[in-house]
Amino acid sequence: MGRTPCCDKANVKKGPWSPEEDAKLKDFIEKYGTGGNWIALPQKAGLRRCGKSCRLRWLNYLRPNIKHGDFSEEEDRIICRLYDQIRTKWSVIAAHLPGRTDNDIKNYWNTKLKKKYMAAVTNLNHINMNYLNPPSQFFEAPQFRNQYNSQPNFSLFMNNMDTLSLPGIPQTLPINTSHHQSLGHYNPLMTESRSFGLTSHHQALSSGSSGGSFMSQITQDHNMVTRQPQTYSSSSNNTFSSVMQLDYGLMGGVCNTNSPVMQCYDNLEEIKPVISNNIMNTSYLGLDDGGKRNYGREEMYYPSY
DNA sequence: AAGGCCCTCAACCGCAGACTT
DNA sequence: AAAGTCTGCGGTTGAGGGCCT
Repeated sequence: MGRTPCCDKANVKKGPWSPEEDAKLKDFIEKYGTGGNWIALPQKAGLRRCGKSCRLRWLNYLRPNIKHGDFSEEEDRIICRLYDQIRTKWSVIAAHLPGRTDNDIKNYWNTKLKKKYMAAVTNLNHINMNYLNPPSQFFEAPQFRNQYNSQPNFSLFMNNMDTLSLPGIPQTLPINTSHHQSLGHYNPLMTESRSFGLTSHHQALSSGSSGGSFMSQITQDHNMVTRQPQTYSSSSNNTFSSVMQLDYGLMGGVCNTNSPVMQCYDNLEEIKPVISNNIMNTSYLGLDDGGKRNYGREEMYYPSY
């Protein structure tokens, strides 16, 4: 037994809408509204269309304040960030972009943005692999044992937003707190960007620092950490660069230094060797307790994805 | 010029859940 | 409570246009 059809398929027109049909639908809805019943609407409006088709045409094309055409970089960022958090909930994503429809965003994602996003994830995964598998002598490094007295405070900073395709950075991160070292549902892009900035270990290991450390928040909250960029030194919003700035600010706080060094790079290729070659020479560990804690490799937290 | 291929995007389809009877 | 109906959503399709050979 199948579903009752919503309309008489045989007497219903399909395919692209003509300007006349558009005008009829628009006029009718502007005069009488939808009446809360799309199924009955086409007959009342004198249209040989399925109610669902009318609804879609109105919502995606005819209703006022619909924005068509190119998406801005800011919109790209918002879409990527939300996709990162909620995946294909297009209607929810559309609610964050005034004038854009879920259909528009979905099409845009599937045809263009997805490629940029995937490229960014692939690149950053590569970097992450280098970073998260440091050479064994890394753990014997003097600054690991006593980094408090040797803190170059070297932070990596990415200038060129295009190179990274601008995946957005979420402000709210779901965190698995059962093992604070293992961020089971940690947001991949967030993780990558943090690792990229050589700060995730830094922050993970900073639990003994004064109250504002990221790790303290992780362990205090039940399962969510809400990041508030403005708390730190970020001047712009949730862009990649602002997170770097944020982490940089946090690092300064944790390490209690007045003049951390920020190194700038313009592209991804340039920065990859820096991460893998200089990993020994940076104070990315950021042990705020002067290395008194015996942090081992297993105590670092690793993103899982 | 013609055919093939690819991309874009409007529109459709079917499902799930909400709502109504 | 159950069955029927409607709405909203995400996935998919296919027409049309542009580009390439």
